[in-house]
Amino acid sequence: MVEKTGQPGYLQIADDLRTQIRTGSLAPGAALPSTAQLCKRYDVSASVVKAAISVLRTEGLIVGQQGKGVFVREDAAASASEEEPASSEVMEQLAQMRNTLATLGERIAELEKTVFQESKRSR
Amino acid sequence: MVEKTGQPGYLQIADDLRTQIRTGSLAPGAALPSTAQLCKRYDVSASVVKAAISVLRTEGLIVGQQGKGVFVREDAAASASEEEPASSEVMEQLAQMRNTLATLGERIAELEKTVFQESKRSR
DNA sequence: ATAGAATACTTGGAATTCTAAGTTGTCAAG
DNA sequence: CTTGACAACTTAGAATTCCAAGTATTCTAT
Repeated sequence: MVEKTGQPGYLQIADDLRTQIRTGSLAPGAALPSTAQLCKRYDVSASVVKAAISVLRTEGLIVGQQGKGVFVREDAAASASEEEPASSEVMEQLAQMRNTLATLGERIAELEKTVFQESKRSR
Repeated sequence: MVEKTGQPGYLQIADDLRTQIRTGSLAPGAALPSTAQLCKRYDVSASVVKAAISVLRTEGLIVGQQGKGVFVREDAAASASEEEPASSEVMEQLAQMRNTLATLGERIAELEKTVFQESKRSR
């Protein structure tokens, strides 16, 4: 049931379910209880349950499938705190670093060619 | 208005408002149009607008104040894409770059060995 | 046994209504 | 001018209802 803590019911349910997902009680790929079951369990209307589900969906923890159910996303554990696309600035700097590394590789290749040829000659 | 793109109305509105927040059309601290105004603008019921607002609230972009309005959070621009732990893609690229650096280091070591041995001999 | 129809269940979206609580503006009285 | 009452507006939460679309199970006919 939803307690009178000043916290709205839908957020309490969302928090509850999020905790279960994070602790593994609701494993990745597992189905959440149906809306009807959650309504009974928490003694609230469907609109409250749906609002809670919507929060978790927006957080990326769950995904629903019409007619089938709502499931914990496979990457939900990571998604709880990770899994944001890297910002474009980070990606840009990574690209630059990869370019620098490639250039270094080429310069070293040139050195190798030169040095190891000289090694042969000097023998 | 909400278009018939297969995308639910509430998500279209949320996307629309999020874009405005990101592009600065809705500056941090600025008030969003009221629910009534958004209903008129998008020609939808209040429940659709509220659902859109709820999504943006869950994303941390906005905050509502009873009786007053819904406002863009001051840190909304940052919240949109920054301050998140690095994504798995970033971590993967970093790992690859570490490997590349190790390889380059080994090749340089071989070069140094060769070059400095020849230096000794040539004296 | 198999296929199709019917039924039950499910999510998702949307509309309508109501209540609670707060803010803002207007107007009348002092 | 100030203050208080009231109306209008606002967000937030919640309930109820309806519809669309899909899945799973059961039942019936072949």
